[in-house]
Amino acid sequence: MPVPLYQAKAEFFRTLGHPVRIRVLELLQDGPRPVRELLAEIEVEPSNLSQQLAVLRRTQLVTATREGNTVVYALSTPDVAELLRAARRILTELITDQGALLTELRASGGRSHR
Amino acid sequence: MPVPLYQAKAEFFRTLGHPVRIRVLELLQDGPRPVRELLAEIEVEPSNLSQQLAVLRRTQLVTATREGNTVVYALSTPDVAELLRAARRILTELITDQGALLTELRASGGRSHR
DNA sequence: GCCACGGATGAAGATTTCTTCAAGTCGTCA
DNA sequence: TGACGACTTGAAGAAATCTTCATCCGTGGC
Repeated sequence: MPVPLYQAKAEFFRTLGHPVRIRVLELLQDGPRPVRELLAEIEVEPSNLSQQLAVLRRTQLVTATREGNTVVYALSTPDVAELLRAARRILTELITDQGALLTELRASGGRSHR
Repeated sequence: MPVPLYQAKAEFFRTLGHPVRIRVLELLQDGPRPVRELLAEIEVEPSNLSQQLAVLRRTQLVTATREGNTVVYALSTPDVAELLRAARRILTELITDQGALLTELRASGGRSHR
């Protein structure tokens, strides 16, 4: 292992670690979109969205191309969509597990714990 | 969409966004391990490792069980390993793309850009 | 009981990341 | 050319995360 590989991975995940950026990536799963549309669907000020788009651009997760008046964003590779799907799977599993645990605890009479 | 789903996803990725935590998860891919071993492989102070382990525990990515003298950690679900693999694929692709772009730029005579 | 060892926890200062605001660029239309 | 719309950028204060240090808990040996 060369060395700062864990660093790179951590940075990668951190760029995914923001609600607005996640939303953008999910919207882009269905195809390229102009900023204007992203802005319409995500409740955030234009400059803030722009900042987050800049982060995604820096890490090469998306590409931006100017088309006349507007700027269109797209996923740079379909793998990104796949990663999001994998994450969604884990997340739902973790959440349902939690839920199951919760109901189990309740079923067992709600004895206190911790 | 209920609402704070993007929030949850973002938090999930953020917990992956730390070199030590990534290393821990990767080490646990090969099976459960006592803290002592993790400590031997990751260069970090005990209390710091403990902090990061606490983060992973809170998000249910790992489980800890005491075995006599030591504490053993394990992935809470094999899906975590799968996610890491997916991430690794994307990451290597992004990096090789970058590399390809770079060599292409060099081959084209190193004309300045931007 | 007492002490040492393996870890966990709490708190505080240092860093990093977010949000927001003001100003700037680039294309279009008149 | 000038003005406007669509974004982007830079900077600064606010907020979250990291690292580290001191302290604490549980287990086993003496």
